[in-house]
Amino acid sequence: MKSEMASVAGFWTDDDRAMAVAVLGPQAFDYLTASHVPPDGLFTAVGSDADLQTKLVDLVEGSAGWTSAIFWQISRPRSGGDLVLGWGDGYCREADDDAAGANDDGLQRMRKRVLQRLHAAFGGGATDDENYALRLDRVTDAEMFFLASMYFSFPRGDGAPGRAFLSGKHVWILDPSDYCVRASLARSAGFRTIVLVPFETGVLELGSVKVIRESLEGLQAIRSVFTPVMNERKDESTVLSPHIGLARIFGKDLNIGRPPAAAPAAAKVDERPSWEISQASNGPMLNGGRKGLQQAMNWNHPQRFSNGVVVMGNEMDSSHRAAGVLGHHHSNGASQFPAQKQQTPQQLPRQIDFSGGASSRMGFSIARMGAMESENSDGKALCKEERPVVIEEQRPRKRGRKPANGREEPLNHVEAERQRREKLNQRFYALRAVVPNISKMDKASLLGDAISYITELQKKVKEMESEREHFSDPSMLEHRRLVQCPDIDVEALQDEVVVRVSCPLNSHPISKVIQAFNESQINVTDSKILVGNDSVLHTFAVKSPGSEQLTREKLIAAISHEMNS
Amino acid sequence: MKSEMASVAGFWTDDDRAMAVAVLGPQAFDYLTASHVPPDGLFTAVGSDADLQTKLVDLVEGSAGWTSAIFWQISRPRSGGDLVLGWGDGYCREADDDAAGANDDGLQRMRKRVLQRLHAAFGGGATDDENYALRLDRVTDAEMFFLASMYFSFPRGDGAPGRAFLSGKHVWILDPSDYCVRASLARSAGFRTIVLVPFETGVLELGSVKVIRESLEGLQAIRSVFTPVMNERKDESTVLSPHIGLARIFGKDLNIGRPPAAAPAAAKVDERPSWEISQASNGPMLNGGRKGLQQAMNWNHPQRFSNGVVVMGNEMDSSHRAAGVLGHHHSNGASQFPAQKQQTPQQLPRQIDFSGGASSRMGFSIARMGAMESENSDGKALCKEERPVVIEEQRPRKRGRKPANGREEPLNHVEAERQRREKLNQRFYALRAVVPNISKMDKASLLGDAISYITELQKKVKEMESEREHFSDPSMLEHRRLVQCPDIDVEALQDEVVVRVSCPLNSHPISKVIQAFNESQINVTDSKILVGNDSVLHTFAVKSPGSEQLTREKLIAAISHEMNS
DNA sequence: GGTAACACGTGAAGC
DNA sequence: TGCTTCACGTGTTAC
Repeated sequence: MKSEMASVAGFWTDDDRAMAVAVLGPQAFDYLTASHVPPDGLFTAVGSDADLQTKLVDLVEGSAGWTSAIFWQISRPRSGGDLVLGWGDGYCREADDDAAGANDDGLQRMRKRVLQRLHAAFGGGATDDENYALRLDRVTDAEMFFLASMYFSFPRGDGAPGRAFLSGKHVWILDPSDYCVRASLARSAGFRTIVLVPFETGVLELGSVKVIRESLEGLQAIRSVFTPVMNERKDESTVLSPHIGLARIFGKDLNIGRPPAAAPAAAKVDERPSWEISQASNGPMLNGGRKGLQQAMNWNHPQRFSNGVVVMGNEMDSSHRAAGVLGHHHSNGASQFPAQKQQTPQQLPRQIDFSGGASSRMGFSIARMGAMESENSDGKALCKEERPVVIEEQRPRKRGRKPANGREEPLNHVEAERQRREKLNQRFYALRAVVPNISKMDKASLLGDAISYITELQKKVKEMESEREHFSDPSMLEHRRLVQCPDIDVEALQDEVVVRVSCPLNSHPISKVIQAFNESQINVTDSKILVGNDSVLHTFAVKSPGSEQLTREKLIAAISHEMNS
Repeated sequence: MKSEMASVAGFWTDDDRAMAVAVLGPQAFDYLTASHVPPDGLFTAVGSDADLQTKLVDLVEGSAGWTSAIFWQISRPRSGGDLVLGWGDGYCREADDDAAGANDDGLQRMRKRVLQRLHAAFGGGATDDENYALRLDRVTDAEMFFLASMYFSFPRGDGAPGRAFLSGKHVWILDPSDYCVRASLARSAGFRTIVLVPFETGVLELGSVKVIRESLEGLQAIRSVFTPVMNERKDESTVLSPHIGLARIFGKDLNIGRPPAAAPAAAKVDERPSWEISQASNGPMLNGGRKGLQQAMNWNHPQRFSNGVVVMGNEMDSSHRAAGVLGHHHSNGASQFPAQKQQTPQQLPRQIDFSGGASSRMGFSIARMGAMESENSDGKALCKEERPVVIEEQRPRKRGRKPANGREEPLNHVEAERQRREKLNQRFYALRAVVPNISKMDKASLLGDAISYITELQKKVKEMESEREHFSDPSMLEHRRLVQCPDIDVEALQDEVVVRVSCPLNSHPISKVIQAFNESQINVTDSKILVGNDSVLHTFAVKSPGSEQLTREKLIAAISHEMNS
């Protein structure tokens, strides 16, 4: 499965190739250009999480010290073939201004060039106006890792994410130098910790420039922030299973072949209050299919911001979800916002939630992109069903990106309370994710279900533990056998006593051997039993009845065949 | 163990006896007068739950339709002897006014008389002024069951509660006609459903005049309301394990012999805000020991009422917990309330939380007792450590007894919200109770811990399940044995082949028999093995070497001895 | 004194 | 429609 464009002779000029190898590392470059990546980067995500982006932001902007979060989503190449772990969504913390390499013009040019070529190679064509890399004033080390990662994907079991997913076990890497094909990128990014946590629908990859020691708490924190699946009814406006969520997406590729079962869910979207507006895709770095996928990943809560702007995930009437209806309408979202230079970081978290692979990147890059968004609208009209205009909302944002550094005052105590509630809700989502058979969606029921589930599990564990005692205790094993073999008969003759012990054949050590004899129609001409100090020796003299010679090999074959049956 | 007073000839006049038999049923009367009940009704509770009464109220006043709830508490008769399940606490819903029998004067008189005699028989003496039965205008069917139940107790495994406790399994009875010694009472009460749910410290008995079908949800609802053990830091002021909680009790008998370890917990009580006042015991129906016990059961949240009165569970400095310091002070609680005739039911829930066996009864009877409380104070002084005076509190009560019938307006929506919060908190307490290793006491941490605990349990169960597959699969069992017995040697002679199978003795069915031979110094003179279709027969001819005759019996004894070792 | 946690009343929204 | 659930802002308390 070679990437057509990427591998076309001459697509990478020698200069480009050299730069790419330098920036990405030889391994990564080979990986991207040689194989493993679908021809055109087209995916159809298999399952999705409704507000993944939110969670990634929460993780990275939290106190744990992560620099970037990438969710590798189970996806299916549109060209068919096996499932792969492809770019799902991601978020990268804005780096310090004095980050290494940020001001090295040569390096910056190289990075941009490589990102541009990657963009072109993986379906973006040569139109640079869609390439975010060019609009960035700089690409820091971590951002390079992050942006380049978007072009990777990993077949089953391949690469670190694939392995983590296959094993189902998390991987905590404190030395990313031999981490994956992206090891070189990770090294350049200065990553000292990389963690891979498998989930049902993909693998979460966290990177940090700090050394973060593995801990149960840390892992749990990751899981608890991340596992939530369901949205809250009101605040997040929609309650959709992750698999249905995909159908709601604004983008031509995702609705193709989707069953109509998703329609009710999509229709539900229209019930949302009018202040929630649609947000279209913007300047996709990747082409349609990929873009649509990532849009799926970027379905967010309605966000309220202190600047009075509300953006909301895309919505469309179910009757218009047909393939192509909205396809190629790459507008616009960004154009809805008057250019807002000098936004504080706090003001521009995910407010402009671009779809497309670069959307996640916006999480950290938008701050430095300033007014560029307005240039980015391709001018195509929105689907008329959507309400493209911004509705003003006076309330302060529900929860924006934290100031990261500059604490501004006591956070009003209102904000703190908001965050507390949000945290609590996150935990509730997480709890919902780990508790099966949730009767009702309200919190009290959830807690009740969780409690009963816990007691149930405790009971089960207790039972099994006591059960295991029986099995693992050798004397119990012995006992089991004796129970199965209770038939001991004692008969007294003159001065002798005869003891007969009858055991079920299937629980007797020689059963397989006897079965082998029977299967091979072998007669036992003599059998002896010798009891030693700590072993019992059964000796059988056997003979085949027919003319055929019974050889040692044949018998061994027969016995081993029995043994394995 | 005969009840002295109850069985003293002449204590029950013929009339009394006939009435009691009629009201209680012959079985119950016999049970009470003959045995099973400690001489003087003195118990020392073994373990207790801090706000049991609250939970019982929640259960009965909830939507599930229960009529009464009784907690049978593990207790120890003061006279010594085995633990019994004795009356711990209870709550009974107020019956409809037109309840059957409520207006039957003859029946009412009989019931009151019987309750009075029971009261007298079980330690209350003949002073009627302490007998609640006389102060009730009527005793409904369910109330009779409820009040009479207070005089029962069940030794280990005895009666329906005892059996439920012993088995550890809940019992859901839809036909209470042959339920227990109280079957007749239950029938009279019109109970159509009785459920017994065992807990660590006793058995919860729920009765309903409705048919309530068994369901996992219902059961879980019961458990989740009830299991909570920990109190919230602020609102309930104390964080105590149920076993320590007992030490905080106001009553002479309970502190006897309690380890000093409980002292710090008790000391913590004093940290409560000053608006929480003490509430003394009132008009105990039963004598000291029993009263103290039930007081333990009646430790409640601070209650705020719309009449501006706050009552709180008893508190005392740990240095005053010595036996007898507060004993026999049967005041007063009720006297703190100016007579409030015409209180709405909503206004007088458990606000006067009498200790003593009748305290629980107050839950439903106080509404009809009107101004009687003031008559009820015995005038004895409160312990000086307590703050007997009412602190005015303008806020409406936190949560009182629901109106049961007379809905007054939309419940202000404030009350509903209060209840919702309360329920949620109950669940949180319940969760705290089932999750071990709680890192911090705050809700978010609790949820996080619960989540990690669940995932941990899930992992464990998963592991064990796969492990069990190995064990339980018979072929695996076989395999295990073969693995232990892999030593198969095949040797070809002329036209014969010899197979030698060596097995470790301890995994061989005959090992115990062989060991028996060895232990008894018996020689095996001959041994044969016969393989049948599905069994293996070992035959040993054995002989003892010495002069002593080997008999069949001796050998059997030896073998069975080996088998059991 | 600032931070974190909580309970409370309230308006709103879904049944 | 009433009942329930929720999020929010606020006051308060504990550390």
